[in-house]
Amino acid sequence: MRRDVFQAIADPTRREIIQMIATTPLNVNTVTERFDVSRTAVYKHIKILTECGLIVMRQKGRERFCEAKLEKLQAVSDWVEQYKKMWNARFDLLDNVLEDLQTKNKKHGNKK
Amino acid sequence: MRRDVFQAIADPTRREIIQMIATTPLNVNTVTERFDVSRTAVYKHIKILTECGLIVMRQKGRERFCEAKLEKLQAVSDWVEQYKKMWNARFDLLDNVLEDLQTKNKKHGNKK
DNA sequence: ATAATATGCAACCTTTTGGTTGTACAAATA
DNA sequence: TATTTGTACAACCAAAAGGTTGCATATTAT
Repeated sequence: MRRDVFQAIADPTRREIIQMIATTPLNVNTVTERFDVSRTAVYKHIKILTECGLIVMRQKGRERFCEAKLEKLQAVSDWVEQYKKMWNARFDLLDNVLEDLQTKNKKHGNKK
Repeated sequence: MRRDVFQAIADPTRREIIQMIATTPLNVNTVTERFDVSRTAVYKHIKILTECGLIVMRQKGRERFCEAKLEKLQAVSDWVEQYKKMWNARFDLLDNVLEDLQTKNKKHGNKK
């Protein structure tokens, strides 16, 4: 199934899994231990993350390690950055207006 | 209902709504026109976006305008940025390794 | 006053999501 | 060899998500 990375990171459990394996790969059981749901439930989350490329599985004996492919978050980063620019631009604009008002106030005060 | 912004942006229709009103507020019907689902369906999406603060509604006569509060995406930005740093750091590391290899190769070539 | 417009919302339906238990099997260990 | 360990996956379930139609209501236009 082709999965959407936005949908994949919508679930808090899946974001927690990403956090766990962000620096170092872990096998399925180790990931599971952190949560109070069944291994199958966690496995399903891992599967969803795999389907959108955020995780790759690597077999090692009878264990399978989950490795994070953080660069797959690029789409999310790009999406949110375009809007960050917009809301920052608005804050800057507001700053300028406030500064202007302050300057005018000073002038008015001096005239008095 | 308290809503999660990650879950709110998971749906492509909702991301499209955000895009539509990012620069200028629009009333509910105008937003609806863009989609081929019912007004009620779009309204539900708007409601979800409102519940997590990404949209505020402003009454104007019989119309209601949806205004985007883009700064509510800060949580998403912060979350993704921490990982962006990590994957960029890894790419930088890879670059260094490759550069090193190239330098060594040159030296080897010179010796030949 | 009547008709048209813009919206909110209840009631209902289908699909998806997130969870469970139980079974199967390969790899490691006693 | 027998047992334990690590994992995959089928089958099932309740709740949530995303959609619909239909009706109520307030505002605007004729």
